Amino acid sequence: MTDSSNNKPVRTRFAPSPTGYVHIGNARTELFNFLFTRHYKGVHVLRVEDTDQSRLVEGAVENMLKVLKTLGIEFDEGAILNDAGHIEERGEFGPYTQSARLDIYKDYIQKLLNNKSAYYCFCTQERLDELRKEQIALKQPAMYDRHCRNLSAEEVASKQDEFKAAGKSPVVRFAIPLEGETVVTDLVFGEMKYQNAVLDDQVLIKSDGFPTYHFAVVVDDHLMEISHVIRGEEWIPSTPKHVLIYKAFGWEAPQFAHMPLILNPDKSKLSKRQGDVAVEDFLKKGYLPEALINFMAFLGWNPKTEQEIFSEQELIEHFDLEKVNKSGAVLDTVKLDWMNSEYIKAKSNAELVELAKPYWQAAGVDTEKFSSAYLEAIVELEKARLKKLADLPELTKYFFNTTGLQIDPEILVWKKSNAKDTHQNLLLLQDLFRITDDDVMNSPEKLEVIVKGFIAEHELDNGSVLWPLRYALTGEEKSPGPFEVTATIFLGLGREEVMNRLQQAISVL
RNA sequence: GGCGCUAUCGUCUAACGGUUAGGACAAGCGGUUUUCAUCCGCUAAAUCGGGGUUCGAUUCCCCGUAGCGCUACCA
Repeated sequence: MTDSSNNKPVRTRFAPSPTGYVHIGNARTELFNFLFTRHYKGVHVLRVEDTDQSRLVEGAVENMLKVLKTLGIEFDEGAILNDAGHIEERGEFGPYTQSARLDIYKDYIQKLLNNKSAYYCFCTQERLDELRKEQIALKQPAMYDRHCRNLSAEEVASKQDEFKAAGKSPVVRFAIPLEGETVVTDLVFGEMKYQNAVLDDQVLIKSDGFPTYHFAVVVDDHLMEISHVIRGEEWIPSTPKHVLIYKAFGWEAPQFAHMPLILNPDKSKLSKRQGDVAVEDFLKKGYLPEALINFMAFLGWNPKTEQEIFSEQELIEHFDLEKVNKSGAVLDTVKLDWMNSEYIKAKSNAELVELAKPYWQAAGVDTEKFSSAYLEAIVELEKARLKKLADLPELTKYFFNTTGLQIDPEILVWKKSNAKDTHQNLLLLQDLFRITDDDVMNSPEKLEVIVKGFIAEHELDNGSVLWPLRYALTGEEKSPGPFEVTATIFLGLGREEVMNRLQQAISVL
């Protein structure tokens, strides 16, 4: 299928450099990329940009792809994950890893060299550093002074020999047109004009023989027939250079769409130090993939309706580059919490138990010891106040610990009651629970009828009975209701445990 | 320093050039409730400043201001 703005079939790519984790900003850009592609039933390609050999991280690509996969983002072509969880190349435009495409770049740089769009540069790092220092001191724009741009053929040849003898290689720079302007048309930012005179003669091939991003991205996007380049806003300033490279080759450039930045609360570009930035971190804390996707989609994009909860399918249906806005968006984890809690509430108890198990186990709970009916009942009670899965063990610890409940007599006594009455009420409760039928003990509703009847019969206050009951069973000032808690503990730990907890409370008074 | 981008409640964001500037999160208040939470109701909260264009600018143009991004043989 084609996008209305262009007649080529939609082919997009995600082009990570394997340097570590999945930054949430990249994930959001990639999400938009993915939604756009699926919306237009295009092909989504994964290309590995490992041209910076000094920053490679082992296993980074696998890790990134796994994280994206758990978010529901998958690829059709390129270096993709196979069923065994390993990288495997698929597609006819390979290789899809840039370090395996060195010969290709060599061929293409020669074309640029031949038509004088590129030139060898023999300047040393020292000269470049010095130059920059001077320019900054003189408050001049810091850019290459094109020292090697007009070297004669003889000069180039002799320098070449010199370098070869020393076992070095010169870099190749792009010869930016000295005059005129370059217009970049962006699907979200519109038209941007640049005077060619302010553009730097970018290095295309580094001295280690690897291409720079700027060169590889143009060659590969062209060769892989990418129709839309969807990337982060930080690439805007280098886009005119890319456009000029396409022009130097005589190629038609793809459509560009830059996505607004994701910001820290202080509006700077999202970074570590100010909180989590890796998708893995959010996943680890128990944010649901569906919630994460939904939340990220709304950072910089809006369907222009009042609906806020969107499934991935709905996002695909509604997503449109035209609805992406230009200004950066602050990542508000408070709203993420809210959205996550909405998704948690929508889960069935059985699903939630499965999701919760790893968190309970990490907290030392042997989940195999408890019935699934019990675990589901627990989850049902905590659903309403759960923001993220990682909070669950702390919230539910009294359902698993049969010892170690700390009962503070000060707290045990309801504020409008006294120790003596509380002691009395707990004893009465014990008597009541000793003889209450199992099916009543198992049901919060039936239990409520019985206990309330008992309160009325003894002419007591609700609070003077219910507060100590709940506190005695949980050891917590804040928790779900007393009938629910009692019935649940009865279900999982038995009448004996209920009686013990009441006894323990009685004993501190 | 140069180049570029952006600008609506605290935050995410709506609003064919004409609306009492809407929604959501957060906040506050109230109801339900023994507690917390859920749920329900209500309240407060914004068009960066200045010029144009126009009968009429949040919206279009210009200037300013602020913020951010880029300015590597990193991506």
